[in-house]
Amino acid sequence: MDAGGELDFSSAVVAVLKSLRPGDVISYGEVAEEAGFPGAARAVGGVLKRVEGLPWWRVVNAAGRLVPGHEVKQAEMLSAEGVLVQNGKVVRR
DNA sequence: TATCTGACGATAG
DNA sequence: CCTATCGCCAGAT
Repeated sequence: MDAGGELDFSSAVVAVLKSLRPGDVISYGEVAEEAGFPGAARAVGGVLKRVEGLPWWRVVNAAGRLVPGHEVKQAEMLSAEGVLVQNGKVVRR
């Protein structure tokens, strides 16, 4: 049975996000690579934006910049999990 | 099936 | 530091 083919990508991305743990941060490119779709960073953003129930706040861009339009909330979630955020950017230590 | 879009990445100015 | 452009991919219409 063909259970909705496009689930391959979205499901893989969701699996990676679910594997993340509180206090962990990852970039879109890293998610795509871990999911098995290197270079599909943009598609990852699409899944996080459309699919709900995902820890989108743990995903930032390659520059460590927070998501535009959700910087405040994301910084709040990350800092609440122990992630250090400065000037809208994630600081890994 | 074709076309446009976008919570990206990197480079250039 | 910011904006603009090109290349990349999957999803939506």
